[in-house]
Amino acid sequence: MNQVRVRFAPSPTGYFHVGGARTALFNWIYARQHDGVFVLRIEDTDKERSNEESVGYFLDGLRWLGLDWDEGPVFQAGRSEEHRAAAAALIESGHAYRCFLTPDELKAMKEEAAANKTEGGFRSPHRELTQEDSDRRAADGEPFVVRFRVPDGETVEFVDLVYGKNVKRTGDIEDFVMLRSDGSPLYNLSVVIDDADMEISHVIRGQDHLSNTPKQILLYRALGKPEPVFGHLPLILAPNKAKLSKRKHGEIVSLLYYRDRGFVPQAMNDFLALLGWSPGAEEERLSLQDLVKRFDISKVNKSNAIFNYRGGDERNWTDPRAIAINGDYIKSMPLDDLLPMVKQEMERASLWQDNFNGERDDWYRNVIDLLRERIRTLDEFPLRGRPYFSDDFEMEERAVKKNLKKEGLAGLLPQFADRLEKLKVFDAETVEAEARAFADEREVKPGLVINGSRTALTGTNVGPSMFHVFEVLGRERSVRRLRAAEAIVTG
RNA sequence: GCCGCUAUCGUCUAGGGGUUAGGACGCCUGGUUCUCAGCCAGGUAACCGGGGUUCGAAUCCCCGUAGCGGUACCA
Repeated sequence: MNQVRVRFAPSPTGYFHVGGARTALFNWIYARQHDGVFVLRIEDTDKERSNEESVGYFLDGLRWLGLDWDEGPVFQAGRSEEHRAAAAALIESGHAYRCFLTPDELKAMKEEAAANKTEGGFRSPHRELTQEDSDRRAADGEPFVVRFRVPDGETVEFVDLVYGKNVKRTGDIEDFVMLRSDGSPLYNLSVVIDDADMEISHVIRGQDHLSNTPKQILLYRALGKPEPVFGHLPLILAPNKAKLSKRKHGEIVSLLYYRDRGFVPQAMNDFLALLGWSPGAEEERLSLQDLVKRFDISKVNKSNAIFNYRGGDERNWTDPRAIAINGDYIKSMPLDDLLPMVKQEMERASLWQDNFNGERDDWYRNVIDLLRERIRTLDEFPLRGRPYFSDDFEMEERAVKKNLKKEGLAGLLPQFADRLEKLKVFDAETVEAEARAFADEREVKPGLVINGSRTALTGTNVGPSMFHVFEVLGRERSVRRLRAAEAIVTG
């Protein structure tokens, strides 16, 4: 049994697209499922558009997701000599030919073909040039491209891992260009040469390449190289079924944006895997290890998936399902796994203090554990957690209006503070008993005191159970904030 | 134009010749509690259209339509 070798081969012309991330993920899973090798190849043949910064995005993104590669990165541009040599060999063996058609001539021919509703793939008249003529014109310096000589009357068959059996008549395949007139190789040639040289056994890539596959198979045959197995993945589209692009759809198509917006890497992997594939009616929260166990490429859906985001919705700034999955992870993952991710966010917000890892460790873990219940992205920790970590936090207007500017609240909060100061122990249970007793005595609803306290202590009207907030904040700060709030109540 | 791929709730999907067509997300309602953006319960909503085969079609076949891809000296 030959070794499974798969590759992820992005072209570094911009950001790391979420669709690309999914392709990488499925390749990685396939490699790990088969004890294979995952190769990273950078397809930077288009020098105009490729740039180094972009390469960094891909490396960062793969590392973030935990998709480690076994070989590479191999840069394709460094291999153009091999590609040219292969083209020359194909001319030599008669599998390719020089085409001297000028762009204008070519255009005219194609227009004519379209006008006559001509069936079948394009054939250049120069396909029939004698070797001598061809050599002479080339020697004379006449510009030419190198086209593949597609055999007539044959059929190309392959069984796609996702789409199943495909049959294509060679008559419908055009004599595609392999080398530009400046001698540089084109995609269909370079992928095949590189995949063949790297002994890629399974080519798993986007469905947009499905129609290229018969051409590439023809190339493998002409080269006398073994054909790999192909698997094409459905595309991820925008809600209007258009291609997802950063220009049109913004940051949400960029993988790294999710890292920056507080995604847990595994939530991202999970979401991506579930876009076009399903483990059946079973558990849908899957670790990378689970995915390796359960994923089945033949069960991938054949139709394109829509990335369901709507602009202008702050709560659902990307596909709501992705956010929901992320929230699930934050709520349920082991606290020790979560903590390092939260630390980064805290540092970013300048809220991190070293004693959170030292004498205040227990306290800090407690707060994070308390907060995580209703948090969906990591960046919410410093945001919602601010009143716990700093005295400098915002009093939300809505909350003030709802909970502090209340009839009958005047004077209550400071008095409640006095009572809290006298408590022997200061934990959730004791504070709750005290609060209820206090409300009872003053003949007000407990909610008045409790909700007033919530806003006094945290500036908001939402959050964890209030008595746990008291406990976590501690007596001193609680009391101080209760008293400080009186100015707002009566103001 | 030509060649090809695809089609189940708003979205991701399960299923598949006879089912109340299932789940998740979203949304709505109710409950819980001191709040909700949490938790619990319920609701909402789908087999692209037309023919054919069949006792019976969402499922199989054909045609159509739509979307996507290829038809580039892009990848």
